[in-house]
Amino acid sequence: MMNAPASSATETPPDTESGERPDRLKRRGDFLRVAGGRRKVVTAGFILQAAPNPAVRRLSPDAEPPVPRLGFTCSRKVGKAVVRNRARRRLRAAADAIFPGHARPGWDYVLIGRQETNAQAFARLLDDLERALRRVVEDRARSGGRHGGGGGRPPKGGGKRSGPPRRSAP
RNA sequence: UCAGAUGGCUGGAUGGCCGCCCCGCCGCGUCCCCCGUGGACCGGCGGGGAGGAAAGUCCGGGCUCCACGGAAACACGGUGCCGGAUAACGUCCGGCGGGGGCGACCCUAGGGAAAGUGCCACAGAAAGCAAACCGCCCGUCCGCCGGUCUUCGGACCGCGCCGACGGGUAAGGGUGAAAGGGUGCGGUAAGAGCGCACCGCCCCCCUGGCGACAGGGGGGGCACGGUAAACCCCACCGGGAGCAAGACGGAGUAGGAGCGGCCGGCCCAGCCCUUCGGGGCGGGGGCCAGGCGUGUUUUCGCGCCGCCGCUCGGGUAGGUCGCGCGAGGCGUCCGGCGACGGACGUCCCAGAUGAAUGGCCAUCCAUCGUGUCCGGGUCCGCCCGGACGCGGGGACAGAACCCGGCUUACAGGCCAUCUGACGCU
RNA sequence: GCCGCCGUAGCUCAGGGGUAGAGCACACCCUUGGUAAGGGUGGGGUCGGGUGUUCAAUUCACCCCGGCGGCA
Repeated sequence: MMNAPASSATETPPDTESGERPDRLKRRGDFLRVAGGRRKVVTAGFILQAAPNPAVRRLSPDAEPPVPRLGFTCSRKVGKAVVRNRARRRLRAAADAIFPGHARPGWDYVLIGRQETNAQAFARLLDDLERALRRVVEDRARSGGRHGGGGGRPPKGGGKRSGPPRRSAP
């Protein structure tokens, strides 16, 4: 369990919390650890899990926390290979737009594709992901009631908002 | 024009914003070291980036490791008309036989049932080797009926009837998927290839063809039912595993350790005890035996190895290579009916590994639904064509070592050749 | 990547060429004051789908679909 790749990426960008693209989780063990963290938010288009990066504890307290890390999972329940790949790509595109600026450094995230992922409007995925990133790391003192799914608008009815990509890289 | 057959091609286009993977070049850029024509990162520029099925994993190969000495026999699996193509094939091409269609054309697991075994339910007399039920016919006998004669006891006669026995027969009845060649005429006591004609079958010969086979002639009254995608026989083919193969380097608490129980022999190292005679322990090593593996067995060769239980500990799709010049793509010409082969020229064209090749949007195009208008037709139900508006809407599907096939999925579009029907000239 | 097994009534399963069956469940009847148990009667099947072999296919062959499992 070397933490060399994480540390090498941290020192290059001097700025912290926003950062750029998160590192990818690729080991099965990482996925199991994040799933075991019991922090998850369910939305219509995806499930978001989160857990603190265990490498943080080995660093000195005043060191820079590593950039957030992210992994994707689409099981066979989502569909055949074409459907799974498309679901993962849409989630990755959404994460590229939302994670810089909203993901917390020193945390690991896992995005799980669902059968409804490809049916959701992309703008809805962006909104849900931004809200889920806030909720997944907040204190779990309150009971795990239903998330704010009361909006309940049919995904097709989304207005034709022009200009969804509003991120601009500095 | 309509209907159809076959073969082939294609598998949305353009643009905008933001991204991904690989390769190459560049940089007063940052870092690392065994200081260089080095490596990693960052930035810029340029190039490339899913399919006809990438799928199912049903076959055939390349490649890699194991067994590689072999073999023989036995198994097991596969293939199965003939000739060719090919690296090879269960694939493809060209033919043959059989079946279907008016035709273009399509389908065809198509060796052997007189080597043997099994099965053929129900029905039926009988389901395989010849027989036999009901019938039909002949003969004998008993009885009845009718007739003739009579010495009244009976005798004789009958396309006559019933029954029994002996014999002939397989046409008819009926069952079945299938019943001992079929149809017709003759023939007969009744019948029957019993005889004859045609068709079918078997055997022999001739001709053509490399061959499957085809054509012709002669002979035989005809004997051999089906099933081999039942066992089987014959011929041919097949060593096993698979890139998670395999190779390299690194780390390492790994290649196991401990305890207990059990199991062959001999020898040696070693350890312990010793009264110096010796005794005990002894998978640490060797030999034999034994076990396991090499598909099975045998001769023989090779490799590996104590067994069981409990406890403890670690690893198990981490890195690099394999991994992209190949039975390669494209074009022209030549040979071949064709599959395909040859020559020349030209091109370098995906290499990911929680897995890149994309996300979002706009316009156009193919196309579908619906509405309005115009033109034409009308059997007044509507139909055809065009324009415009609105809405829907991109088929099947994602490389995972690589090729050749097969199979399966697929919105639509295009091209070529051919067939049939109708109309016109 | 390679390999194997399964699919039959609502559920669990037999049947391996000729009539599709068992147990539980379901419906009705008997029994009981009533229920359960018990007894009796009955309904319910494209045998996962297709093509073929055969006189005849749930069974045999091939191709698909779905599910489960194993190895490295």
